[in-house]
Amino acid sequence: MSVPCICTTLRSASRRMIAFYDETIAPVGVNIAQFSLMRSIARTQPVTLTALGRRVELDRSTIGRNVRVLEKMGLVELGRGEDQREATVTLTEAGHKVLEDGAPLWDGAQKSLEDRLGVDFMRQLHAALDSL
Amino acid sequence: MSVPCICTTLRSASRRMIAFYDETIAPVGVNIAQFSLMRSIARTQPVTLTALGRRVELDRSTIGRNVRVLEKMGLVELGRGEDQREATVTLTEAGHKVLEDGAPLWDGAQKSLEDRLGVDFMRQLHAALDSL
DNA sequence: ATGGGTTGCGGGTATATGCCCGCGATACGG
DNA sequence: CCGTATCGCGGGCATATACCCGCAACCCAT
Repeated sequence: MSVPCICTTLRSASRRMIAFYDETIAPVGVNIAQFSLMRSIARTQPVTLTALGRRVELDRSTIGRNVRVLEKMGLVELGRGEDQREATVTLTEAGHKVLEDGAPLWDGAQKSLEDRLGVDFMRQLHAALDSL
Repeated sequence: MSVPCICTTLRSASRRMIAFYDETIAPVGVNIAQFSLMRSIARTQPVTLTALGRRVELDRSTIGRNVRVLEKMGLVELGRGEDQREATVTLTEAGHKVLEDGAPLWDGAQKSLEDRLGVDFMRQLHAALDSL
């Protein structure tokens, strides 16, 4: 047992971190997955489901479902692209507000982690995870 | 944006790693979450759902459902503890066989990662993730 | 223009995961 | 010994995620 299974460790750490960020971002009414997805949408809206999926490395069907939840919450709007097959997503006013209100909360979480772990450590960890 | 969001990075890395291990372990018919859970069961069987959940840091209800899937697959058996409230889990013969057959596959994945990333790096990453 | 290949989606199916509620079993104080 | 508090579960509800199938739209070469 030289090195414990990195996958198990990673899954576990991921669950803990998700719980932490979910709690942090909860006041604005979304979870971290939704908040993160909305940020991605904001960056290039309107964007098609497939394009979005490719960018965030999620299955297109996953994007479709997650986006529909956001739509039901009134945070995004779905439309059609020029290509009639394409479904496009755009943030609503409410969606933008969630991003604005959530930003400081997110920053707070980030800061709290940096204080606890150190910026250098965070950077290294980040780079390490990206290399996986 | 000094440090990118560690949570997003972590979730992403986790998904990639899960996909990698799922593929690796697939030949024995389970996914990495199931394999990992079965390993935990093997270590202290018979074990109650609550005890198992505490050990692997998963919600009890999650454990219950996941274990039921394993039961349907014939890999574990559910029973009652002395305390009539308790539900206990035990690996079946088939379950043990899956662990045996899967072990070399898992080791292979581990080895492949070590070759690519280096043992030291893996150890550090592991320690870092545990500290989160 | 037309038929075949490609692309984008929606829906079905399945697992993983968490929270909450209610029920039955157990433990404990009076 | 009984009533109350606690504990362990199952089931309901919701999200995240992946894969597969089939349909409709689009693109291209003949």
